Formats: sequence, structure tokens, C-alpha cells
Amino acid sequence: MALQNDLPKTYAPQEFEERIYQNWCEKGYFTPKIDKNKPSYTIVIPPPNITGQLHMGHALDETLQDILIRYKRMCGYCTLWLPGTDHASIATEAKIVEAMRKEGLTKEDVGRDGFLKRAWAWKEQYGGRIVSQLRRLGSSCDWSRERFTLDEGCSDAVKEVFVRLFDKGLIYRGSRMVNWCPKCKTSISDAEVEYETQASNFWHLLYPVKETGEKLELATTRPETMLGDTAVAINEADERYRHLHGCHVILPLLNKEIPIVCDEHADMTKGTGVVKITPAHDPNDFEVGKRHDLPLVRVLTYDGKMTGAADAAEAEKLRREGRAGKDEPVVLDCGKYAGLSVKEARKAILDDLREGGYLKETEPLSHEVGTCYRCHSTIEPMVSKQWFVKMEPLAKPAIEAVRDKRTKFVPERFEKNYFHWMENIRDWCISRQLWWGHRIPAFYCETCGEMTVTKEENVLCPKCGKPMAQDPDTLDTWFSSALWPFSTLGWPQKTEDLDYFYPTDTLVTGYDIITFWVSRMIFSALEYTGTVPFDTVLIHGLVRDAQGRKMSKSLGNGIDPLKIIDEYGADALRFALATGNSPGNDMRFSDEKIEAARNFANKLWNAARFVRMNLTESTLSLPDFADLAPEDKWILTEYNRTVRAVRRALDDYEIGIALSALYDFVWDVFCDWYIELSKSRLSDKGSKANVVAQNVIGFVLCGILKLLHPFMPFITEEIFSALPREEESIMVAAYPEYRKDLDFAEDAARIARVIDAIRAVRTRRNDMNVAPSRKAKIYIETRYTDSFGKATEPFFCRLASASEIEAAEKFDTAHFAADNAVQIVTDAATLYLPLADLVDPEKEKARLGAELARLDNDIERIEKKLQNEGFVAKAPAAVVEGERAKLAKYLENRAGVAAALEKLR
RNA sequence: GGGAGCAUAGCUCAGUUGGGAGAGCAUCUGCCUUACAAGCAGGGGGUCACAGGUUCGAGCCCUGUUGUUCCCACCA
Repeated sequence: MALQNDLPKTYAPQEFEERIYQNWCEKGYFTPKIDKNKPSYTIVIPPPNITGQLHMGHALDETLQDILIRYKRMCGYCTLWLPGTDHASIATEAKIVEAMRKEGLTKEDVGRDGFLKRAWAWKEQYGGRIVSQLRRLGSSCDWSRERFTLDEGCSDAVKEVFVRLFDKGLIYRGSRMVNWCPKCKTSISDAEVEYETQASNFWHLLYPVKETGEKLELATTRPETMLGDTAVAINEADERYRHLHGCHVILPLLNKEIPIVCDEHADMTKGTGVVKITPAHDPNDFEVGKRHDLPLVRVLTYDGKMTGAADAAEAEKLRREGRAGKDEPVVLDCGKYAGLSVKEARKAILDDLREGGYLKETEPLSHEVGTCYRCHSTIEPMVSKQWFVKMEPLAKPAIEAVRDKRTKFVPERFEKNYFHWMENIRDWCISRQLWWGHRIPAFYCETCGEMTVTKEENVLCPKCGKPMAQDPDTLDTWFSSALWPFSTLGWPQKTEDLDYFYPTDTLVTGYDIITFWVSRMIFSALEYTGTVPFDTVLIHGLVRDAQGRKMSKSLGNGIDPLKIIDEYGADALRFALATGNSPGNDMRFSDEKIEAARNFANKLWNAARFVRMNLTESTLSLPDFADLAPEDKWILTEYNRTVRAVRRALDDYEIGIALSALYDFVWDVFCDWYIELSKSRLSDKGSKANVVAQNVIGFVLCGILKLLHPFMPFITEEIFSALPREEESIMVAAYPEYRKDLDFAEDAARIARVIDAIRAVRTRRNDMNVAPSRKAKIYIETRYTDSFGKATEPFFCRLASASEIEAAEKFDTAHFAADNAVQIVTDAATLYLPLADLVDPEKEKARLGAELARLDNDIERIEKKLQNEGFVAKAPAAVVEGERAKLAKYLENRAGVAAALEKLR
């Protein structure tokens, strides 16, 4: 007896999950051995933020990736799942600033170096946390290749890209309108702005016209920026204001004369058709200002307050020294409003306008306000000197690549999101006024003003030879994330990894970061590596709570995956997340779902225990087909078809469908039927039939374990290791393949008839409230006597409370007391149960009557269909044939039911 | 303003080339049948949102309507 490791009586995942993971790591199964004769399959992880803790979104993302990786690995691919983390500049920096605030310190107090020291300490402390949490899920990542977006290699890739793009003219620096977060005190990109609806007002202001003395009415949502107005715009075609062309208005409160300009931006159909122009604080107005060469007047500081004398003086000083570009705004001393917050200034200015008679009316309005995606403060559009990536030349090939399906989205509809974003893309603001991140590799000479972009450090001015100072800003986090699929494999170095594993195969991520991340990886990869970064993007939805709400910290409705693992096991969590999951759709997570998942694991565990305790053979192999019982051929056929269905679904990324096919097979087919059908042979120790049954049930169980392994890695490994097996681990076993020779259609149909009959008997007995203890002989009248031979008797005895069975093509009425028997009609047979003493004749008549009516109904419908010439002529022959067969069956059944009814009468 | 998803059993959702609607949970009935009560056997429950259209045939394809969720957009 070679069998060891008896399976404990109860399924307790806590007992083995950690041990198994440890073992996999020690064996090095996660690290691929590059073999150029084998195809590669690569996934790079969407790197979680180092500040983060594992949440359900990660758990879903990781589960899907691990399923794909384990599947491909078992299919013989050389698989790499490359893990890592993201430095998440803005999120991490905010956390560290917050932590310092509690100590009473600011960034400025500790200085740049001191701050970065703290940041790296933070990374050391918390960066590993999320990684260890990933392990608990069973993720088969190659930890030897773990990367971090700020590590040496990734940083080198970032610098390389920056320099190349700059040299190509695709990166430039300039004063542009950017989204400014006054709380994070940095610019952010368009993609990082989230719009939310806010209740506000439309304030109708009156600006006096200098030349005519009339009062020009205009409406605004931002009265506090009026001090920065440098024009008022009307539409040239607007008849109402034709007489004002070339005139001026006197800006209230400041008593400043500003021009009335004609610009297409002024929409005649909206409001009064007049719009105030504040070029320094509104993106549209900025464009208007450029067209009319209007001055830029800035009235807000970078932390969201009204500017004052000091701000104005400082800007003036820079201007005088020639250190401010000519395209930079003038800064206004807002006088009595200086230092007020936007909110305070709005109130004060409105009060003064009202007092001066410049406020005509206040109209309530709800509108979309841009907010920072990290801190949700209101975004201020500000003119600021920043670095930008010129997007149009990069977007074009990226659009073509997806259009040509060199990269495919699953589901396909997300292409639309992608195209829409890419086709309307604006230049990408990549500089951030933050310290934690990749510092921009640009250097300025303080002596002569020269600028250089280079990968070098400690740069000397190429013009005057003096030391240069590096740009203080860092890059958008997503700039480095965009390089992730190749920077992690060694690019720009020509490494063996890059050569073998790149381009990667599948990227798995949520639809919420298609624009942030997926689109940027695609255009980056095309530009720097000349190929798409991955073949397929598998998009999944959000994990919501049981009520369908987004899980969030503020709602406190988040479910901690680690707690779920502690209580139910990682396999149950994975199962709950994968089952019923369809690409691109959100899902709800609930107690019921996780319990159902755990129950399935428990079912599998117990089925395996049953099989295990019946094994006496030390090896398992499929018996000679000649020795197989019909039920063996039936289960092998069902199993084989399941293999095909699961593989097909997985190849189509239909993970939910694959898993539900497995669930049904394991529970309904294998456990509820095959195990029951095998019990008599399995208890018949020492017989040849026993050995055959052992081998078949062992073979199918092993197949089930392998099929399930990508979804539930731990339990399948634990059971597998307790069975006679060839491989040392299920991880390195081959994924089952569909085998033509295991499709025994005829035998499968024979057992299907038996199952059908057993079900029918159970239903009748249940209807009649017959106690299971009351056994009865079953007479089976059938033309399929080979299906209902003596060999099937144990099935009826165990599963249909039969004492014995007798089958014949036709019984003559004298053979048994037919008048005292209950008659049951199935598609393949008519069964007689001598239980008449339990029958209420009236009830029985009613039942048979109802059945007759139902059959008549069916027959009529099919006959009608078959009389329809269109159907017979146009429907596929197989379908028509199927209908004919069905009709024949129904007619036969009807005859049987009618006869039974006749007898009762 | 543009775009997309969803609408199927009491609840949560599957349903992929158009050929008599399924699962889990819940509910009802009967079972400790020695792998499993985290279980077994059986039952009830659906004009597949609405209205048209294409087709021999529509939950599935087309058009429109309603409800709902989300994404995008510089609307003063």
C-alpha cells in the first residue's frame, strides 16, 4: 500500500493553504525556465500601490490572472507572471505629509532629502504588506522577478523615454492651462480630474459700457475670478450687440477699462450671449485670450487664495529679472480680498457687487465641477509652466493597433471607450510639483539660462560650463506605469527576458483604468518597442457589496479579503469571485456567495475522502475499455465533454462559464450520480469489477482536480497529494485534454435512460408519500432492455427504493397484478410499481388527466410546427428530425398514460 | 450634450453562432440512505421591462419607448 496522507474528516483550509504555498515557492514552480522550444505566456501584474491594502478589487484581479497563468502553465506554456508594486507618487506623498503633520512637521521643515528618506522608509515598511497579502490568495507570481516602479531598472527606462521623446520634440515645456489641485499643490492631468455635480448659482452681473453708458448683462458661475477679467466677449453675428463692436466695459470694483471682443466662444443662444473672459483661470477663456492677445491676470495663489501685494511683487521681480517667460501671467494685488479663500472671496465680491448695483440676479444652477481624483478638492484651472507630452503623433498608431486587433479588448465594447479617449486626446501634462517620484531629467543653468535634458547626473552647462540645477518636479506616476510591460523585463537593455517574454499576452484589469493606464501602455509600447505590449486586454468590473454599492472606506462597507480567507479559505474566496463572473461586468459579493463557494469546496473534499477510502490500488490507470461498465463509459463521456467545455470557455476568457460547467459536473454528475452508481462495485472488495471501478473513479477524480486546480489551487493540491499520482505536484501536471476515444455516446445514452427512470420513480414515490423504507419491485416495460438489464438492478435498489427489478419488452397482463400497480411513463420505458394500496384513485386520475392534457398540448404544438411548410422547408434537417422524434416520443407516452387512465376507470 | 451597460424565478445572476428558459440562495415536503445536514431526494415559483419589425421560428438580431447604472465632454 503506497497510500499515505489520509484526508482529515473535515475540510479545514487553514490547516494546509500556507504550507502548500510555502512548498510551491521552495520547489520554484513559479519561476519559469526559459525554453525557446516552448511557447511563452506572460502576464504583468497591474502593480498595486505601496500605500494600499489588499481589497476585493485586487482579489478579483489577482484571481483571474492566477487562473489564466495556472491554466496556461498546465497547458505546457513557459509562463511568467511578473509581480511588483507602484510608488504611486501623489497618493503616497499625501500619506507621508499627513503622517508628518501629526508630528507637527511639514515637507519644507524636513527638506527634500529628509522627505525622501521618510518616503523610502515608508516603502520598506508598507510596500511588502500588499505583496504578502497577494501570496495568501495563492498567486503564482514569479517573486524572483518582483519589480518596483522606482527601482533602478524602471527609473532608467523612465529617463530613457523622457530623453528620447524630448529629442524627438514630443516632450515640451511651456506655460499652459493645467488642472491645479490647491490641496495637493500640484498640477494633475486631464485624466485625473473627476467631475461631480454641485449645486451653485448663475450670477448675472452688469458691466457698464464706457462708450454708451449702458449696462451689459452677463452671467457667470465664478464671480470671484472677475478681478482677473481682461475682456468681455460677444459673438460677431449677434445683432443685439452690433453697436458695441470696438467698445469697452469698465470692470466693476477695479474700475478698469477692458475691451469688448468678438469671439466664436460667445454663444448667442446661451444666457445673454455675453461672456466675461478670465484667461488665467478658465481653459476656454485662455484660448480666447490667445486669439485676441489678451493679458493674463492671475488672481489666485497656488494654494487657492486670492493673491496679494507680496505675490504681485514677487512675480514682478521675476519678470524684471527676465526669469519669467513672456507667456506667464501678471499677478494682481487683490487688495482687500487678498488672502481670502475662493469661497470667502466669492462672498465678499458678491456683497460688493450687490452694493454697487452690479449684481442683477442670482439664478440657482447645478453644474459639473472638476475635482482631484485623490483628494476631491475642487480643481482650479491655472496657467502654469509644466512639461507636456505631445499626444497626437503617439495616439495615431495606438488607435490603429487596436483597430487592427493587434491588441484585443475582451469584451470588445471597451474598444469604444479607448477610441473615444484616444481620438479626443489632448497633450498630457506629466510634471508634478511633488517630491516622491521620478525626477524630471532636465537641468537649468542658473548662470546663462541654458537647459539640457539628459540621463546624466551632476550636469555641467554645455554653454558656459557652470553646474546646472535639476528640475525640482517629478513625473506623473502613470508615466512610469505606462512602461511597466517592458521596463520590468529589462528594457531599454536587450535582455533574454525581454526577448523571450515580450510582448506579453494578457493584461487583466478593471475598466476604471483603461484611460489612465491601458491606453498609455499601448502608445508607449508602440513608440519605444515597436510592438503592442500585450495581445489581449481582459477587462473585469467592480466588486460591489451585497446591496450593489461600491465598496469604499467612507461608507465602511468594504469586505476584507484577508478576513474571508481566514474564515473560509483562499479557494472559497477565489471560487466566489470567479463564479458567475462575466468579462466587463460588475459583481456583488455577499455572505451567501462565499458560503456557497465554501460548501462546494467541502463537497469536493468529502467526495475525495470517499474515493480515497475506497482505493486499495497503489496506482491508478484507465482500465481496458472492454472491462468498463456502462456507467463508467457514461461518466467518462460526461467528464470528457466537460473537459472540452472548460477548455473552450477558458480559451475565450469566459472564466465564470468554465467554472460553472465544472461545478455542475462535480456536484450533479460526479457526486450525485456516479459515486452513487459506483457504491455497489466499490464495496465488493477483491472483485475485478471493484478494481475497474476504483480506477475509473480515481481517474475521473484526478481529472476533476486538474481541471479545478487553476480556480482552487490549494484544495486540489492537498487532495492530489493524498492520491496515487505520477506528478509530485498538481501544479506541474498536464491540463486534461479532450479525447475522442472517451466519447461513448451509446453507453452514455443507456445510463441516461436509467437515471431518467430512477428520477421518475423517486418523484412518484415522493408525490405519494411512500416511506423510503417501503421497498417495491419495479416492472420495467421497455424496448431498451439492454439499458435495464440485471446489472442495473443495484441502481434501482439503492436509489429508487426497489426490492428488485424485472424488465421486458412487453408484459402480459397476467404477469403481475397490473391493476394494483402504479404506472410511470418515461421517454424510454413504462414502469409499474405495485403500490396500489397507497394510491388514492381520485388523485391518481386527476394526476394522469393533467399529464394527458400536458402531452396533448405538446403534441398539438409540434404537429402544428411540422405542418408549417415554412418550417419543414427552411429549418435545418437536424432540427426538423428532432421535432419528429420528439413527437413520436410524446405520442408513445400519451398512449401509455391513456392506458393507465383507462384502467383506473 | 455624446457614448455604453443593465432590465430573465422572491433575491443575486448565468444563458456566445436565433430551434421548447437555467443555477445559487430563499421557500415548501420527505429523509441522519455509514463521503458530505456546509448534506440527500422531491416540489412550487418566470407573457425573459414595454411596443413594433425581421424570420418558418426571437430571451437572443433590428427600431423605438420607459426605468436604471456608469463613462466621457471646456458649456460661460
